[in-house]
Amino acid sequence: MSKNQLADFKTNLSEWYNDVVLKAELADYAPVKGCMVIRPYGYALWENIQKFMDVLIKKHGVENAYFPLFIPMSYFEKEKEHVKGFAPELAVVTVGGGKELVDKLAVRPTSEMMMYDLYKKWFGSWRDLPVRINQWCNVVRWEKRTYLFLRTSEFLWQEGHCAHLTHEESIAEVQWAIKMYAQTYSELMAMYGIMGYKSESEKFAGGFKSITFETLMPNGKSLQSCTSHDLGQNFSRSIEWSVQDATGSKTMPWQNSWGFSTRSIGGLIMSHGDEKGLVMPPNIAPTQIVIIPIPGHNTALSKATEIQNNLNNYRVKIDDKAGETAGAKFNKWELKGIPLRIEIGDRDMTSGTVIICRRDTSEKITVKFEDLSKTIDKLLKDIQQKLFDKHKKFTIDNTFKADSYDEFKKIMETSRGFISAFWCEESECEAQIKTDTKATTRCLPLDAIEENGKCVRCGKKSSHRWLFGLSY
RNA sequence: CGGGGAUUGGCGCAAUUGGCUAGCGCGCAUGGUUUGGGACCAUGAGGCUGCAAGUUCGAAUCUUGUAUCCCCGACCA
Repeated sequence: MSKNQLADFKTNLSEWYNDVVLKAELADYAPVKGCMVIRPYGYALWENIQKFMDVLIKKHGVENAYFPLFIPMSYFEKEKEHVKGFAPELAVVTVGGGKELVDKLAVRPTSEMMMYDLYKKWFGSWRDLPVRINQWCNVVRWEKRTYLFLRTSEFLWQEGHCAHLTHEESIAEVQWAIKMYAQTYSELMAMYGIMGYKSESEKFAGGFKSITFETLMPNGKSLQSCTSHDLGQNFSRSIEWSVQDATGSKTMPWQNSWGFSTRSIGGLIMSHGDEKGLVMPPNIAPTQIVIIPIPGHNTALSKATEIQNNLNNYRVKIDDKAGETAGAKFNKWELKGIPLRIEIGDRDMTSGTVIICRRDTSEKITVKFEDLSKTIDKLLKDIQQKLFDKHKKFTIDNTFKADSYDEFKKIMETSRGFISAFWCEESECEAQIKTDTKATTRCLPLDAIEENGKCVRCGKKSSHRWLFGLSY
């Protein structure tokens, strides 16, 4: 701990990941299996995601609400595919107030059944549609194997649940949601990813079609980073929710749901990190600038305070903690990934300059006092853009076309990454590919073009290239 | 949930043919000298060895159970 030693980023990503999450104080393990404590620095990331996304959600006309944590087990049983998908990972409350419960309560793994039951009660006319409700909450899924942020038994997310009179309107919203997520990833988190349809076997349990946003991690694994589901009329049919249309006859609403979780923070950490630790994109960084008055230089602190006051459009911290050398402070904040560091000492006081160091390139720049604000604005924007460009380039550089099964296998054995290959869309082929190579279908990209191709495994006629990869 | 490994001050580790007051480094506190890339000296605080039982004159060490973590699989945002 003294040197904040991290495992090697390049050769040992998963250990590096655990080290950096714990040492940068993003999160810690809880005494309960598979659960994590999100510490203030990690929670600040989530708050910034919430702030950014909540504006976009509300602008679309979605209102926030809150539904109960407990869902009667009987609710789940109404939608067969849904219960089949979630039953294995449900946490169930069987005792309440010291008494065995007659109706067991599931701790929500997602809120479709609970929310739609109320929709049915509240909305009976076509004039009530569309319904647009979102909630920020926690959910519990009893996962077999957990991983900080990426897969924990309890996690935080938002889940939007909308209903429309027509399938077209609902589909448009499913697309809106995934694009809104992509925007959050790129503009806030400087991450690039691929939007696309999930295969039948990978789609949301009980849904009609799912769209995912897949991001590529440095070890060539793909992270399902959020999803937007076209539920068709499956749920309204299951719970027998219909509204009266303009002619007085009954029609079942078309529904969709979409979710974005704290898993995204795990993706953020890996996508930009390096051997020194975290690298925070400025827009999401809880602290964008740290000012370090060189210890022992007496006038430095008051100048640091003055600089901080002049930079009140930014999230700025001064580190004047006693007893640490400048070098120790530098390393501490680099581990936490603060985008810009300002060093100020006696030398700068006489020259009228400060030194700015950027986290992403380690480049040091000398800047005059009067140019500081302008320069910082430019640098923060540049870092944000460069990080996004870098992640996009990495993703594209690690997306390979495979036109034969041998080629496919070879890629999986060596570089991994996304594999773009024709697939006949038969689940047998999908399963066999997984058995042979560990790769699963990640998605059919929204912008995939129709082609005359042959399935990479069975050779049957295939119209589109799907993306395959090793999933997180 | 199956296979493997682990758990000893905040962190990383040491201490078994069962034996003395459980050590060391880092961190932390206090004082001093330092201070532009992980400083140094001195003094000091901090442990019923994950938890629960058992064997024994005696358990960090042996036995059983249990919890949690890590790695590899099957399941997933």
